[in-house]
Amino acid sequence: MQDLKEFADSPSSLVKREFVRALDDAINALYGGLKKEEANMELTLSEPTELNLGDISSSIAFKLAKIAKTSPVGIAKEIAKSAKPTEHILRFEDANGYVNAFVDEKKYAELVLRDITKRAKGYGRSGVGKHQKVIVEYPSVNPAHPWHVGHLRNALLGSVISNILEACSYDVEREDYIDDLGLQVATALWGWNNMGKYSGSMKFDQWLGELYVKVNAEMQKRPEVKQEIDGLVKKLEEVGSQESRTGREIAERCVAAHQQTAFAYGIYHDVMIWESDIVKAHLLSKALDVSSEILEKPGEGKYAGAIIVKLDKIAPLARELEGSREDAKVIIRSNGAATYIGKDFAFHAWKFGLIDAGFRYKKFIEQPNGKAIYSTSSEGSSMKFGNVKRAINIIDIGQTYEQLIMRVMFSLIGHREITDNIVHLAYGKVNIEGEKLSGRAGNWLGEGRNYTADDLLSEATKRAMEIAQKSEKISNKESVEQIARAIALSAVKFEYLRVAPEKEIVFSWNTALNFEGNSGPYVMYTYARARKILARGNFTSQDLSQGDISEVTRGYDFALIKKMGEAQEVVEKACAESRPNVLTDYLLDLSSLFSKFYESMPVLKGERAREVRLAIVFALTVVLENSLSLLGISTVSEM
RNA sequence: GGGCACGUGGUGUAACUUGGAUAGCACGGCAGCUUGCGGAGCUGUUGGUUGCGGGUUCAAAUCCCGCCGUGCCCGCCA
Repeated sequence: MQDLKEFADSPSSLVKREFVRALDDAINALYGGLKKEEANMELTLSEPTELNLGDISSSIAFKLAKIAKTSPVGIAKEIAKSAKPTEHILRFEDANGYVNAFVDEKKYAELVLRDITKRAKGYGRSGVGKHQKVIVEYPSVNPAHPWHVGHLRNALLGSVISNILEACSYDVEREDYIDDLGLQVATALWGWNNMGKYSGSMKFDQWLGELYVKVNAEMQKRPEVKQEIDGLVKKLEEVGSQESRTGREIAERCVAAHQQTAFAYGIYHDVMIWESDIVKAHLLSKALDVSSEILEKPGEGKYAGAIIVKLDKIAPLARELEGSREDAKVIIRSNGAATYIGKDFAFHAWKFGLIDAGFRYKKFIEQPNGKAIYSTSSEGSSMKFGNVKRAINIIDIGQTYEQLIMRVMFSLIGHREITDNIVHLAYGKVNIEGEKLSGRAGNWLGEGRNYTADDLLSEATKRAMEIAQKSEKISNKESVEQIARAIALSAVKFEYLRVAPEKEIVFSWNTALNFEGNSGPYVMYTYARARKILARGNFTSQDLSQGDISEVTRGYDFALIKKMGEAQEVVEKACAESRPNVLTDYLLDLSSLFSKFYESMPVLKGERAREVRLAIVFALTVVLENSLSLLGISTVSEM
C-alpha cells in the first residue's frame, strides 16, 4: 500500500499556502480587530488575467472593504505594502483592488522541476482518497447487441473516472453489471431459436444485434412473437431451465465480444455481476428483509398484490418527486418479478455490504493489461468484491428519477450515509445527426448505418493511417500502423471526454475524428515534438542538476512551469467533480503553452539556457504522459 | 400537472458548484509565418447585449425570482 505522506504538498498548493499566510499576517497586523473570518481566504484566490500583474491574486480587499466600509483599493494597497515575502514569493503589488503576488520564478522553477523529476510517474497523483474503497459501474450494456457510440461514452467516462480515483488513492473496483435476464436477451434468444444461425463470419455481438433488429421487425408483423418472448423472460429466470442455460451462453458470448471492443479502446474491469447470479443468490429477498419497514403490499386497488414504496414517504427527502403523477413505486410486481428499482436497490445493498450475497467468482478472461476480469458464477470461489464506502454509477441522465428513489430508500431504512455515497454520474445522451440512438429500432447498425463503437474505431484508424503514412517523421515504417492506432484512439477519446458529462452530444464523424485544434492528436503531437528535442539534445533526466536555473525568465518558460506545477490540484478537482474534461482542458493549456514556448524560446540553441530548457521540456513530457495516461491515451515519440 | 438537464460569436465548447480584473479555447472566414528544435504547429484579424425580463451586490455567464426554447423523465418496461 502506498504511503500517503508522499503526497503532502504539490508546488502550486505550497505557494498558495504561503500566499494565504502572508496575507493573513498582514491583515492581522493592519486591522487586527477586523472580522475577516467570514471570508474564506482560499476562495478569494485566482490567477491574474495577465502575467505582468503577478502570479497569484486575492480579492480579499473587497471583502474587507465591505466590513470596514472603505475603499478596496486603499486596503489592497496597504496589504500589498506590508505583506512579507515568503520562500517562493518575492513581492506583492496591488491593482484595481486586488492583491497580487509575484512568485520567484527561479526558486519556483527549481521546486517544480525537482518535484517532477523526483516523483516521475507519481507526479500529479494525490492522497485524498485515503484508500477508501469505491466501486464504479460502467457501461452495463445489454448483452444482445454491440456497443454503439453512446455506450462508448459511458464506458470511457467510467474507465477514466476510475483512473482518476485511483490517482487520488482510492481503492477502485471497476464493475460491469450484466442483465442477462431482461427483455433484450429474451428477444435475442427467440431469434437464436427461430431465425438465425451464427456462422462465425462476423463479430458475435454484431451478428446478435442484427438478429435482434430482425426479431423486432418480426414482432411488428406477428403479435404472437411478443407473447413468446414474454414467456421466455419468465423461463430465463427459472434456475436450471434449458432457456436460462442457453440465454446465459448467448449473453456470455456477447459479453466476450463486448470485451474485445473494450480492450481495443483500453477499457478494463475487475468484476462482472450477472443478474442471473443475483437471482440465484436470492439477493432480492434479503434486500426485502432489511427494508420491510418501508414496504407495503396492498391487498386491493391499483397495486394489489405488488410490493411498493409510497412516494409520500420519499418525497420529504426528495422534493423533486412532489407532484408526480403516481403515488407509489413498485418494487416487486404482483407476479413476483422485481422491477428495475427493486433490483438496483438490492444490488446496492450488496455493494455497501448491507446484505451478503455469497457470490462465487471465476476468472472470465485475462485482459491485455495483465489483470483478469472475474465474473459471478455458479461455481468458483468467494472473493472480496463489494463492501465499499462509495459507489459511482455511470448511468445516463434519463434515469435520474429511478436513481433518486433508489438512493433515498436507503435513508428511509436508516442508512443516510449510503444515500450520500451513491453518486449518480448522469451523463447526456449521444444522438446521431438528428435522430436518437434506438436499441429497439436498431438504427445504428447494419446496412450503411455504422454507428457501433467498433465502426468508429476502424473509421478513425483508417483516417489516422492515411495521415500517418504520409508523415516523414516516422522513422520506422513498420510502426506506422501502431502509431495510427494510438492517434485514432486519442482523437476519439479526447473528443468524447472534453465535453462536460451532463451535456448531450450530437455525434458527427467530423468532430469525432478531429485531429487538429482542441484534440487528442494535438496533445500527442506536442509530446512528440518535446521528445524529439530531448533526443537531439541527448538529454537524460540526471542532467537536471546541470541546468542554470537563473536562466528562467518570466516568459513562456515560466508560464509553462507554473502550469506544470498545478497537475495535482487539477487531478484532485477532476476527481472531486467526476469531470474528466477538467483534465482535457489542462492538457490543452499545457500543450498550447509549450507550443508558444517552443516558438519563442529555442532550446538546443538556447546557449546558457539550453540545459534548464531541456529540463523544462523533459518535465513537460512527464506531466503530459501522466495526465494522458489517466485519460487512457498513450503517447508516441514520433508521428 | 410535476420534475430534471441543457441554452455562451456562424459552429463545437470552457469558465457556473466557490460571484471578482478585458468571457478563454478550437473549428470556419480573412491576412501572414518553414534554407530555423517537427506546419497535426504558430502569429494577427474577424465575430459575443453569455436565451429573455426582473432582483441581490461595490461587482452577475455565475446567486435568487419569473418567463421562453430544446431534450428527457414521472410504467407492475429495463
